[in-house]
Amino acid sequence: MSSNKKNKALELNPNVSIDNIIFGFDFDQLYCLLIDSGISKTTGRPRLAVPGDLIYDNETLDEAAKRILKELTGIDNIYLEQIGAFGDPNRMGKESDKEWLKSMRAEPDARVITVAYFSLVKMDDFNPKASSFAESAGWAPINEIHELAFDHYEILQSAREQLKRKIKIQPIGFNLLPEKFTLSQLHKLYESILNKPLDKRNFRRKILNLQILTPLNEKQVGVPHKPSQLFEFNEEKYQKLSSEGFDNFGF
Amino acid sequence: MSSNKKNKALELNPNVSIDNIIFGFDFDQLYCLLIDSGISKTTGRPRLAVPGDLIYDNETLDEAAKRILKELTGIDNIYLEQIGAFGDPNRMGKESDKEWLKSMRAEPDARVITVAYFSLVKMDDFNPKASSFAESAGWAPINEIHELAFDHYEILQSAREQLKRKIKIQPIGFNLLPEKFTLSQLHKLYESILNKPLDKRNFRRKILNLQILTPLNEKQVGVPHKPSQLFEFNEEKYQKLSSEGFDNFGF
DNA sequence: AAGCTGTGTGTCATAAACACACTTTCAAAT
DNA sequence: ATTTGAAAGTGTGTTTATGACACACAGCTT
Repeated sequence: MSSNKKNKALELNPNVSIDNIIFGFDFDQLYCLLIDSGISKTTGRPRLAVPGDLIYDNETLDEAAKRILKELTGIDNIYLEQIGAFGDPNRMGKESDKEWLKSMRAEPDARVITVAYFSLVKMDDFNPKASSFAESAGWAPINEIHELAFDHYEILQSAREQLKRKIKIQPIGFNLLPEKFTLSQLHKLYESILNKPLDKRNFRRKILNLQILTPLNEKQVGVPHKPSQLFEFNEEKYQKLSSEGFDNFGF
Repeated sequence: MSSNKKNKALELNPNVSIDNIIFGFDFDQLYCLLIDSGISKTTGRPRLAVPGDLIYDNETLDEAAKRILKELTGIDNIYLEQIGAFGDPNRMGKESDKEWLKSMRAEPDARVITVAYFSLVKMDDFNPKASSFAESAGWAPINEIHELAFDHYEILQSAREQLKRKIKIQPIGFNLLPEKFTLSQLHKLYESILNKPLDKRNFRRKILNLQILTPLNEKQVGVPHKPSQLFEFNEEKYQKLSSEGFDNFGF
């Protein structure tokens, strides 16, 4: 039992894990970062999962989530939010999960409660192909994910719900975009997250009325159509707005 | 380590607990059910906490939360919602907490992650004075709670936030009221939860427009003023409304 | 009968939501 | 050089929801 030993600092807690739904956006659709742990002997298919790990006994849950993200992608300083705890006693009951646990865990039969997080990253910040560590990790379009290890599919759905709810009341979407972006890109992002079309003119009017975008003296280049105005998110204005009691984007 | 033994069914998991913020409403203000574990030797003051317990290895988190509520109050079939996991390694670090852990827990030094829930009960359903088991439990007005054991105060604040958020998008408030209630009582409930005054006429208009209240052919009796019309919540209409895509109370 | 307490009601001004179509700008193809 | 395709950008009228606001009445108590 981990908690009986003296040196807690380096010890994994065999009963609690973190799983992290990592969202990305490529100006067209939402993606989720998945780990491929190889072809399962029991199903014959790749075993896809969300990045996660047991926690250490000396770290907070938030710290563990950050650590996992850092270890996998090298990215620091990321938007991170807890979704909640998932603890069905049978959440690791699939044959392919047991197979994996036996090969990876010191106590494969331990009951593990997982605390799920989601994070938002700029997709440019992590190119799985270029990462030596994470050659088995990759971005999967969210709408093409149908089956995941453990209860990760369920967790992914909760993450989408929470993101949908949150984007309506805080401008966290900017974490998914590069510094400079166009209104169309932002528009597409909101449509992807809310999973429904939004009227272009109404969207632009609302987002501009918020006054949290700074138009830049720059336009897109090299596009085969009228180049679009670039904007950046104005953190200052947003902070001011927030503290004055603003609380709703109202999409 | 619990998970190494054979019979999981009866075993407490020493690393994961549930804490349950139980809300009540007396037509005047919000209450929270607290347990008094006695005068602390270290602080000399009563040690107040939210009901909670370690989980058993064969129960889901939701089941554990229900069990705890049932064991304490005898109440079944209650509105229950997860708030999230709280896992600061020092969350049980106060002297009075350690004192209590030593006397109550098989592994007082184990790191415990807690999964917090909140539930909504009709106050009439549980009178602590009448319960033999829970003589140390009692309803505390929410605004008079300033200090609690462990991280329970922080959890309580999260619970209030979540309730505030939730009541705006689902009519869960009815779980805090008796079957029959007046609009003024409902009004006061919303004000208590949202912690701000709401205009009476606007409130009545909005709530009635939702069409989820059935006026009864009954009035208050025995009140020293004009008796008020009684209403009941119409679950059916609400279900219909929900499935048609209704999603906002908009207070 | 006077006083108290909480009930119950309507309007108006403003803001937000919604529906809707055409012109502009650029690159690429011919 | 001209055409073509593709997305950018822009305004208005209608409908609906919201927020601010005040007073008369019913029933009980003394």
